[in-house]
Amino acid sequence: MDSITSVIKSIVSQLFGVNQDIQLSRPDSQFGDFATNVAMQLAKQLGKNPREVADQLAEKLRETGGFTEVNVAGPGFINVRLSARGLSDSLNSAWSANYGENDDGAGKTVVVEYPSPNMAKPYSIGHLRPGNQGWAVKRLMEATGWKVITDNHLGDYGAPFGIWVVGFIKFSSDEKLSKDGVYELGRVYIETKKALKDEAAGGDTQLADQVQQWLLKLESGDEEAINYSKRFNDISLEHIHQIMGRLKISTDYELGEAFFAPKGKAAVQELLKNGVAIQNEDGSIIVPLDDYGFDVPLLIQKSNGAALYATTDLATMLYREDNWHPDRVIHAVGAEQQYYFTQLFALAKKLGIKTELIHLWFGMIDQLNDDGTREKMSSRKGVVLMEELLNQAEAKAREVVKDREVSEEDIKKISLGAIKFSDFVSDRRTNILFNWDNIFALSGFSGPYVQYAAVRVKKILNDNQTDQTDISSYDYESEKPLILKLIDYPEVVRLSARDLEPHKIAAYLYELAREMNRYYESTPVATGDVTTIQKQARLAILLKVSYVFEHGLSLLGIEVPSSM
RNA sequence: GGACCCGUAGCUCAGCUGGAUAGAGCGUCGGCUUGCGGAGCCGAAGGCCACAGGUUCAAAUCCUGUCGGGUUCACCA
Repeated sequence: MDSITSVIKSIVSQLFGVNQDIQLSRPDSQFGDFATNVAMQLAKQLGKNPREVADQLAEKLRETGGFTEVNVAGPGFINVRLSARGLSDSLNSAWSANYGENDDGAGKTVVVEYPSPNMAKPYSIGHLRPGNQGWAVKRLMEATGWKVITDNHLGDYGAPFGIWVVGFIKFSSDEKLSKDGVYELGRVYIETKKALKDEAAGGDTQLADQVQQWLLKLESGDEEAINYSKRFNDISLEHIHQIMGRLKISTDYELGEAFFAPKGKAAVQELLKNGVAIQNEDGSIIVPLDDYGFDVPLLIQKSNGAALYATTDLATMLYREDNWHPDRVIHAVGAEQQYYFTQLFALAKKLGIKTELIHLWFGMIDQLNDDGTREKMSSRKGVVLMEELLNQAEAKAREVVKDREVSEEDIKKISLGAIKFSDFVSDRRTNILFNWDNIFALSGFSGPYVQYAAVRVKKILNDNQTDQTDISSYDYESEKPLILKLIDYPEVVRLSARDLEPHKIAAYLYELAREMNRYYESTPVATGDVTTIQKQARLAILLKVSYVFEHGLSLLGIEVPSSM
């Protein structure tokens, strides 16, 4: 592609004496293999008709050779075609053991934070997107040469602990806890929150006071409080690890809010000393942000002296700066916290932090109401739990493959492929509508569709040996659409990483799978009366297709099953 | 009221650093038996791209406004 643009560029300069950057696009196949709109861009400054400019350029392009066809169409597009064999040659010369990857981020460090679940409740579908998209972004950063550090910013601090203890004593028992584990903790949490709300409505504070007492006890090192904390946290953390294991995601660090709370309080004192922060009469501490366009200051310590999000996040930023020296920090956190993050990033600027801070936000997961309107899924309305989602997906995959011999491991890969891919169908900012059919889609624009194409290719490659046959005379006409797609891959990875938009990878893989399935239906590779040259040349292309399937899916955290 | 996001086919969504006839999936209707696995392939129907202006040779895409929807706005995490 670079050679095409440079040819056009030199002709433009030769013909019109203009130095113009050339943009190549991939038009509909009826027009050509590559297209440029340079004639239309030039027409104005040259004072000429775009078609006329295009015709002149096209004539020169035909003379230079190398193209099997050059035509001018529409308002002044120049379309070119290349021979399939020529395309195959350029694919071969671009090919490498890590085809698709680049070193755009060489020498730079990025911290990616995900999925950061709240420990108080069982892992719910609310953390599906931060986990999926965070993981994909980590993979994209790796594929573009960044040094990546991942951190699970656990929600393990604050009121939930007090609520747990009060609720456990009031509503639960050792028996129930050992039986239902984290689900009992979640139930206790929700029930106690409700009790607190009812109490507050009645003007009472008895329960709320107890919650605060337990929090103070924990902070002062009370043995009973510490035992409760350890017991509850162990149960919750084990659950989180189990779910993340099933999702096949992990992080390098798990530095939660509890780790940062004391550091945060110390940092707040520093900000008070150097005048960045102000203490109100009630004891609360704020950082005014009106110089950054916010009418609301950022509260960094409560009036009772307790830490809150901003306190721990302040410490988190400072800790990462001191220990990891990142060039970029990516927080994979839902859209609800957009306003907060703009405040937090303003605080960072105020502190002189130069690191590029990114809030990788996601649209909500909606549910359909009975009246047909959409509403954000909430624990109030009954949230879907991750464990249930995974179990259901596996049950569905198992049902589909029941007449075939498919391993339990492959069933897991298929169900996970379905769940994860469904999150990459739309842009990460789009609100997605949850329904059981979409999330388990096994056909159409879905993970299993791509996996199926990949499995077909792998099967052919496993059943047939490549050898040293001279395939230089093969024309690659049947493979041309596949080759063009393969040539696109590195650019897709680059753009997807640049914009932190993994869904572009998913769209690409779907298109590749569609081309592959068409090819599969139309062109025999190793069956019927194919010649040795045909067979070997085709196997060579399939080897590349197979690599891109594996590689691209791995960027999305999806694996290719061995059979399905 | 402020900030941010969204409005594209019956439904769910792509496309938005401006370019050709606006694309997919699901659903609907109609085809594909002698081939490497039919979770597949081929085809049809289905659109004032919310509305109104503006910029431009060219607008779903950029700008302004209107209408409709969502999220959020200091002692919750």
